[in-house]
Amino acid sequence: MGRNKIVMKKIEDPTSRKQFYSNRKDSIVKKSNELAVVCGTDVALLMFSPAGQVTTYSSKESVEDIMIEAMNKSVNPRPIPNLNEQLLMQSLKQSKSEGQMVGKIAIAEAHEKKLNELKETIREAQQKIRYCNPQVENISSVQEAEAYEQFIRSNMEQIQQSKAKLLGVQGFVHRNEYPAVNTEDTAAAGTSSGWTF
Amino acid sequence: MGRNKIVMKKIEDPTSRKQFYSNRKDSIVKKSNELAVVCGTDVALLMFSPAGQVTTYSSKESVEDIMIEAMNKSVNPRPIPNLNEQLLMQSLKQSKSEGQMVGKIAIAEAHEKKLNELKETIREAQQKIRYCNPQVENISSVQEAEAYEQFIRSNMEQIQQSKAKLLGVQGFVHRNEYPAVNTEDTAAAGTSSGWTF
DNA sequence: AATCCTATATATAACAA
DNA sequence: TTTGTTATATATAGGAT
Repeated sequence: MGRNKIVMKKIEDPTSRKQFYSNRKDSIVKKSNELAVVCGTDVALLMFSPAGQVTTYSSKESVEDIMIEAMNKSVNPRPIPNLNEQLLMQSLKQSKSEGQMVGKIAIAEAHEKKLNELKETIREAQQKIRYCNPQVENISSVQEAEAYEQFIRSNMEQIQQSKAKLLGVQGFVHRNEYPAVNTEDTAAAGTSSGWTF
Repeated sequence: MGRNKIVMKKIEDPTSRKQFYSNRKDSIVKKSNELAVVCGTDVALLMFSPAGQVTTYSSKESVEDIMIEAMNKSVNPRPIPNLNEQLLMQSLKQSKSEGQMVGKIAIAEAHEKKLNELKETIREAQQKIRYCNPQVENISSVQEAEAYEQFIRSNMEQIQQSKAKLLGVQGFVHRNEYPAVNTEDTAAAGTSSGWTF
């Protein structure tokens, strides 16, 4: 939408990229909320800004809770399905309508071409995923499992630490400052617009 | 978009609701992907259909990993911000432009009216949140920490299971079947559209 | 249920102030 | 930087098939 079509490629100019993110972020949150309200279902959304700031949306419970809910639903081989079949579908549909404008022969050609492009894209994506993220179902050696185990363990430690820290704080609710918490939230303060109704 | 405006209220007719979900789901996934690609950032999305089926999208890693990333970023008072300030902003903007079409006096009136409506909506939403989700700021962090801890623990179990399985299998690499694994993945097959490239 | 069509509603890219 | 405007691109609701 807008004067020009969007190109599915990373914007290199940092300013434009930031601008783009700002706009799209809001509208995705808006649409997610519409979906949740109108369908009466749960939706959770997590986005990082180009600067690394996190924005989240969740229909009612916390993002974590919705995720746990999802985890419980899929107690199967692959924890949570990931691949973008939806996008494929979408792209195929699009290629279809574009093709119709050109003629029957063009359709076939366009389809084949796009399909091949898609195949390649998917292939690359899958490789990338495998490389960056050793999924549980793909683990083939004990070493890998142990590496991942260790990773999770460190995560667990972090969580427990922050939990402990929080629990420690609970007894001193009246304090204005937390005892020894990293108060590096000044940077994050920009997210909330400070609404005071 | 479409012949009529959307009303921000749950659709009661199950068929329409399902239809609505289908359409919107795809486009939200599409937009999320656009954001991730064009900005080169991570996005994770989790949605439940009216029937309870989970749909997820994640830019590269798994949804879980993106969440972990987000958790690490916000090791602060409130783990992950939740409230929909974005939506407020959005709605306010909208009310503003609509008002301009009517004239200066109308603007003021429209603004005030919408603002009041919004205030009310927010008030209700906040109550709802408090009621459904009694996580007062201080306590909430601990609860979330625990929820997350649980989540990680289940991950850990999965890893350890697969590790154990691997240890058991390594001596019998030539077997085609694992000793006694639950092969209950037939149920999950419905989620993926079964693409076979 | 899926697909196509069409009128509208929305979203937004490029500018402008 | 933010906000407003405008021209276009997209997304869809409701029908038709």
